[in-house]
Amino acid sequence: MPELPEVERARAFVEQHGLGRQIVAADDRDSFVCRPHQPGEIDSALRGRTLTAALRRGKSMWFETDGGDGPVLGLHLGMAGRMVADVPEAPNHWDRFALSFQDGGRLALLDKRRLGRAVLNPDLTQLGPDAAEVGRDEFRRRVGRGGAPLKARLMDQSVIAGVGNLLADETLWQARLSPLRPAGDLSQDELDALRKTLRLCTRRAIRKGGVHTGEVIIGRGRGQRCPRCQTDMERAVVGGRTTWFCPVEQN
DNA sequence: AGCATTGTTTCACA
DNA sequence: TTGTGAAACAATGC
Repeated sequence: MPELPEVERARAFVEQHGLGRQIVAADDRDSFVCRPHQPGEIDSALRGRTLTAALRRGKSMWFETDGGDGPVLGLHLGMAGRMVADVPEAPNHWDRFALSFQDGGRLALLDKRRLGRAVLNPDLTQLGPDAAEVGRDEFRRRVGRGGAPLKARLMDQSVIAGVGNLLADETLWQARLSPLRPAGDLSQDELDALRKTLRLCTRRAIRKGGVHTGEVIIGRGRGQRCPRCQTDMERAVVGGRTTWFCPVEQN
């Protein structure tokens, strides 16, 4: 599920449930989730530290310790991760990473798919500006170029950070733009309108609980019709992901 | 059984 | 060198 809106909610969750608590141990035994760290490496770096800030850009979160003096913990929810606090350890080894606090509580990354990630001092330099915060001129420059399909460009995390498959479909449908259009062909006005729509869709999804609450995302799949004009939605593969769009309205 | 999956990284190719 | 797209990654659900 996790795209920018889910990750923002997860960040706020950690901010509320993690900040100010002292870490006594980190469970970093899953060497795939914690790669390239060795088991015990994250644990020894975080023991005794206190979480002091919860930050996010796109789909990446990171947490400062000891007021910025300690190591930074980076978390990524991957394809199916979510954060839980102060509940017993999940069965089936679905806790892929966890912090235990001095007060006896704990904060865990639950992830059935195991594509989430925990890492020390994450490298964020390859990440574009946050999709909900990027300014007009930078959006024009970054998104409005190249021959790749518009949807692929939007989902490229080095261009702008935070847009995934569902948020892309919802935004392009709301903006009435074809996911197949070469990104570089868009006019300045189209780019400006797209940026505003993206910001709107993103903030609405944060407020309503996630990208699955999108108007065209509800009922996504075979047999769906365009909620506005009732045309059968069309399926395509764009940027390697299944894409649904209205062939009449999205040009 | 087989296929699809909300994410990222790597690799092949133009 | 740069840009683009497909496959691989792990595991589950339909």
